[in-house]
Amino acid sequence: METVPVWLRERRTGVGRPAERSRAEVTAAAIALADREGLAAVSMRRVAAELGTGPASLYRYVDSRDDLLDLMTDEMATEYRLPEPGGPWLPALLEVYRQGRAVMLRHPWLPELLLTRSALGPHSTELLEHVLAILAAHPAGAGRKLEAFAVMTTLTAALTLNELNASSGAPQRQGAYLAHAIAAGRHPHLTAALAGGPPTPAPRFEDTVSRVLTGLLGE
Amino acid sequence: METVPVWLRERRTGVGRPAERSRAEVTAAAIALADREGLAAVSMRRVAAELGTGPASLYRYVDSRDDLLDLMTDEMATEYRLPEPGGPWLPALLEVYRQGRAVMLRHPWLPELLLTRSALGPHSTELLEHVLAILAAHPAGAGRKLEAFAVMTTLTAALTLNELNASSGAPQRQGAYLAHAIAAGRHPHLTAALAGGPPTPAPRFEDTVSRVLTGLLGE
DNA sequence: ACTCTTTCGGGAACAGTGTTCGCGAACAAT
DNA sequence: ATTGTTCGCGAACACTGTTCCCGAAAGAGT
Repeated sequence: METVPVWLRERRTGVGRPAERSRAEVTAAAIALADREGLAAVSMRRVAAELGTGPASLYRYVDSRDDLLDLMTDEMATEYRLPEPGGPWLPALLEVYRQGRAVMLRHPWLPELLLTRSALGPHSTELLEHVLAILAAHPAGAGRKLEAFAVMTTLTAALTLNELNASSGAPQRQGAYLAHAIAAGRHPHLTAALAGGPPTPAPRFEDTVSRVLTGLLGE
Repeated sequence: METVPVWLRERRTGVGRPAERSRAEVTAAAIALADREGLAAVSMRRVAAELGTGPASLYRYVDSRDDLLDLMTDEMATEYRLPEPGGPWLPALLEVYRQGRAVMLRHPWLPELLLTRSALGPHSTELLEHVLAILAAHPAGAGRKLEAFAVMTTLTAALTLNELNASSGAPQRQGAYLAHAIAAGRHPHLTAALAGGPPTPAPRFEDTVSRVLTGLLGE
């Protein structure tokens, strides 16, 4: 029962044969592979091949595939370019999540990882610290602020995942059954909602985010 | 490229040798197995063993494991016991997601499936119809209502998943690094937020949900 | 210069996975 | 009884994450 997260499991250096690669290198290779061929392609063998080594070598840098996924996720938090906290909190937080969406669009495998595992690494912690700084003057309690951070991460991932699914082949799969359900005629409200072809103007990302933010943190 | 969802791929009956089992039976076996041993235990071989057959037989009822997971997910929508729509929308929706959480606590494998795949089957569609009925008098556009449904499903799943992880061995994993980050001293706001031991009173599920709901749908 | 100790690299193997093939059996219709 | 069609499913294929283990490589101590 290993309860220590990856980031606290540093190897001691200076003794024995030096490593030919680094944890960062392995992470970068996995990210490149995921960007190119999707998360399903990130197997230990494929990542190893990416680095020109055998699969067993990766276990010198990472304890398991799950560890590697956590490292990939946390690494994404380095792509934010955030201005110094200051000014009203709402536009500042909006900028944070706008950038979050941009990162996820660049790395389409990210939302799934963010939604299914809840690993807080060093870089994600930096991001949390930044959000808390933005909210420093906000009167809400610490519990509500932490909750807002968690909910907004989830919300951003969920909205972006929807966007990504919509722009790939998925709508046929999803829409096919809905069309059938409407044709069957037993869903009056659904029929009414989808009357005008596609789901009618989908709300803009920033619009939804700022609505939920004001809901979570008040005014 | 098969874009037709499972639910529209019914087999024709009355010709040839009759099937010994049914799609519903296979789904039920998979659900029972997932309830008992978790989602990872739901392999084609284990499900087949549950039914006393060989793994290849399952492919008479289901095109792939993904199909089976979609069937399991949609089946969960039958566990809702919802009152007739009527009255103010907020408490009515709150009841929907309170029940959603209850279903997920009963079937701890559900959140992960809801978060990673977005399959709308017959029973989920019934639930969507119910939510739209609750919102029938609401002035928001159809796009916003549909988005609210998608977002709330995801959010409920994410929150419940967090709850489930927190009540198992996971909090150590998450808390361990946070403690380390605070000890390092470079995160003043984070340190302040976590000053009083645990994250201060964690907001209740219904509280969070109703805040997000009013954010999404106004009022 | 030599050993000692420690770590790294990675081939081979294990236990498992999803899925396909193909054949014999079982039924409905003719 | 024959034909058409479906079902059951053993066997096999190409993968997966992970562990074992051994030889190689480097620094430390003498």
